[in-house]
Amino acid sequence: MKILLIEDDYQLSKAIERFLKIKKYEVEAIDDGEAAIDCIDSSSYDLYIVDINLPNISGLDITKYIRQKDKKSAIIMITASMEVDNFLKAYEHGCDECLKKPFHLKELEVVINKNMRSSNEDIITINEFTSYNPKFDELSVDGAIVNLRKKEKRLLSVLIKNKSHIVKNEDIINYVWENELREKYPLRQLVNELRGKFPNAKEHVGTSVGIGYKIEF
Amino acid sequence: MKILLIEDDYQLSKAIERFLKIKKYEVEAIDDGEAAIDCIDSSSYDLYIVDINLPNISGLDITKYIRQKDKKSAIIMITASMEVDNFLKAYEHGCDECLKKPFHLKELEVVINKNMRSSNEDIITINEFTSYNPKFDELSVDGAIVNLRKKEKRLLSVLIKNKSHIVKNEDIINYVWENELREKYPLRQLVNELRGKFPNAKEHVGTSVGIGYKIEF
DNA sequence: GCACATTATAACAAATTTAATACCTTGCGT
DNA sequence: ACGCAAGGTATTAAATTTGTTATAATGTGC
Repeated sequence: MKILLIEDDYQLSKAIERFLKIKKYEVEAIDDGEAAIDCIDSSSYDLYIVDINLPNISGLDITKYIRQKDKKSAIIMITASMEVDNFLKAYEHGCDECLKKPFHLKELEVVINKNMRSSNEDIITINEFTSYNPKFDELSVDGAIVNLRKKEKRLLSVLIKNKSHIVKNEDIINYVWENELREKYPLRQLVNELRGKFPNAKEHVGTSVGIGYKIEF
Repeated sequence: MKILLIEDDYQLSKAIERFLKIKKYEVEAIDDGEAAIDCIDSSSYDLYIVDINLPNISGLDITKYIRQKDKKSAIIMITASMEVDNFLKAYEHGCDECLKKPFHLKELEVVINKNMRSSNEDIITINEFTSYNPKFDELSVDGAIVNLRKKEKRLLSVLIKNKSHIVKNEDIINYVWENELREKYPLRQLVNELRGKFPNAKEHVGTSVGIGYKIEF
């Protein structure tokens, strides 16, 4: 569980870092906006803690930048009590939680636990033999990774993202064939291929005639 | 959108109530724990705002009580800045968000909006067994999604869009058969099919002889 | 350019949805 | 009570959509 901490107050940053490391989190602490952008670009984190007041770039802009790159991970912003407008803007910029100064480190811990959503969605179990790793779009049967082709991966991915709900043919096509324009799209054949890739797939991948497909497990 | 506000500080309670009513929420304000329990028992709310410090019963106990009865709706607790332990306990007792005093009413609004989203998946309850998800046009009976055919979906969709109002045969036909031109349209048969798809449908889907159909729930 | 993997196209069988038909039921006016 | 009009229901047929397989085309790395 990797956390990126962006905080320029040395005292506070050290305190948070030390506390989180005791709690067994992997923490990277950065005190400057520019450097933060580098980290965000070159690595991926499960959670971000961002102080709204930073020397170079505003914490709000960083939050926006993170959210644009990473829709999934949670962002916790640290704000000063008085700045009501910042509190409002923080949510608009895509943060998940605002922690007003002063706060107790235990409060931070509670808020982190509350927002660690990725921890429960690591590997998805489809059935007795089959599992799926959404992080890498990898399908495993009996522990071995199945060789999924590009379009098969995209198809499986969009179905799992909408697990238990029908995905309209049109939406699947847009997702799988992104911006390839053609007369007809061999979606039927692709579904057929995917169904051949893991045991009992036909029971999991259902058809809605005239509408689309869905996956269930 | 119905909110139960449990706050004994008259000034604060009135301020919140007035503010939320301006924002078009339906608010019920209670200043006492015992009375709150009555409300919780006899009515249902989409969101609860609970002050942790209350005269008779602790706000924590009320939160626990609410959560036991209603797993879905969000609970926002109002805590004093100093009480770190209460902050931690609040989450343990099942609250979704803690708002530390003092807070601006706009902050409250942001927090309400944030937590309405998660609890309110805008699923429509048709009857004891049946619900409808307008986002996906999906009908569920006893928790399982019913396989509605394309035209059945269209029919149900247009009826629900005009819930409690008669939709003229012509309008239904235009909606269901979009741009298919034919001599006669088997609307009667289609209505009949739909009525067979969920329990007590015949009581919900009514006929207006010579005019059209309507759904009620 | 050659093997190989991947994707598209085509054709037909199978399944499902939808329409047509016929007949039954209900409500209403006379 | 009768007849008529409109809606309800079951059955069957037609039309549409999908599943499946084979083959052609395309792309990719060597």
